[in-house]
Amino acid sequence: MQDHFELNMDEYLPLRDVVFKTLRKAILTGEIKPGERLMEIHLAKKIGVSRTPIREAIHKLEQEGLVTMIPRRGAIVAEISEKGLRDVLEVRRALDTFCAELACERISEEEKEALRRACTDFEEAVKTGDTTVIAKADVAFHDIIIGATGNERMVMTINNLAEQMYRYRFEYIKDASQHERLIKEHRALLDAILKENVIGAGEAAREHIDNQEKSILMQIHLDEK
Amino acid sequence: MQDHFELNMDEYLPLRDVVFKTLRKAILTGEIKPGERLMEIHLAKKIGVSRTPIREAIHKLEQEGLVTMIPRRGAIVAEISEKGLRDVLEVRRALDTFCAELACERISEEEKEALRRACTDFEEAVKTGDTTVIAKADVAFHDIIIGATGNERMVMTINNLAEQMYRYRFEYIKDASQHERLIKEHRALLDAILKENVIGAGEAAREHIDNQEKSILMQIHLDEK
DNA sequence: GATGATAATATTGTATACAAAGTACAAAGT
DNA sequence: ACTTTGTACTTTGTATACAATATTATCATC
Repeated sequence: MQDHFELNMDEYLPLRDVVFKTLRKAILTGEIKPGERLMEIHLAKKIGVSRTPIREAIHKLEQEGLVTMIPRRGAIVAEISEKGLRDVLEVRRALDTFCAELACERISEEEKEALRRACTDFEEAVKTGDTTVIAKADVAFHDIIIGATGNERMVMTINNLAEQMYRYRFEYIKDASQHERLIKEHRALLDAILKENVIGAGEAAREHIDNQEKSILMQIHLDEK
Repeated sequence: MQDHFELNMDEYLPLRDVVFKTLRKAILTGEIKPGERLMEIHLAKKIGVSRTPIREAIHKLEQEGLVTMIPRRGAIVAEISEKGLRDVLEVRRALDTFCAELACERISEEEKEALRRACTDFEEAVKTGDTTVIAKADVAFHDIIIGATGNERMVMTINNLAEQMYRYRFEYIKDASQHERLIKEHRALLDAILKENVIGAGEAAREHIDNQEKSILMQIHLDEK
């Protein structure tokens, strides 16, 4: 009757999920570039599994919008146009604003505490200068707000939208000139939510996304030049 | 140089998509009930294809949230809880409101005309009393508004959410006592958008969803009794 | 009769084989 | 030189075979 085994259960992960994660990461980090074809046999050999898990992973990527499929031609990594990006951000603006407002009404004391901590964690993360750490801290902060709505569908929906932006997010978080602004905006959002100031929280969230949009679009235009 | 061939191209549809549509319909109409298992070999025999397209279709259903998968156990038709339904409607409330507001600012003259027509079409549809016709007309009306935002991601996101509700939607549109109210609300929404009255359109959309929620939840509670 | 071990069965996960369609390239005709 | 057609090759779509695991049934033991 020992229970100190930590019962790892050695979490079994289907190969399709392993492949999915592998490919997703490769796309998000730009290792595989937009427009590039994903060929099953090729990938199967490279990763060392059969075509079946590859196919299933590619289909998942399609549903996530990271690749587009052409019948009998296979999959290519999705180009995300500026219009596409604006569209994603427009939907997120509506949802993030709403989340901030809802969070004011529904957030628990524990979540308030967690949010406070996440906010300072983010500030610490910025100090490290490590992009990955900063990005994670940022996601953590926002996840608490979204989670505080208690709406799981909202979490799923926003995650799906976020997926579409990760490729750019990373670039934009790398830009150190944005960091102070990010900290300020997070604090404003934190304050409003702690005070349960619905209007203020909504506005802070909207502004946060607006600035993000400006920043990302600027990045894209720089890349293009 | 004839171009009157109509070149049907006999649109090829992969079996996985055929199976997907078949299963989806079966789930949405209640032919397969929540909690029921979807077993690959059984379905393959029943539909008359191999397991491969069945698997792929089931994975698509999972992504759409219509089934939930348990590793090494397969898929079961997703139970949608009352909480889950409320969550979906809460997200839709935020998005539909936003869409109505955006539509005011972006709708073209052609779309205005289409919307007017869709509104009267809906009224005609109600007169027929045919649930399927009514449901289609209702979808058409709302699709124009969502489409008028010019935001494709918005269309995708809302479609995804709508998917989750179709099972209940049908029940609630069957309820004839709601029809007059629906017509009134559609007219209010139409008027506000035609006048490009942003506030009014948002309110009308919100109220429309609110009433829908009340009605559907009532239905569910009736079913449970 | 209840319980636990073990075998039988059912079902998913993965790999491979085959079919069909699409693509590219070369040879033949103009 | 250019177009057209045919053929070889690539790649996806589908079917099936095999492996691993979970479920169920059976039987022995207490």
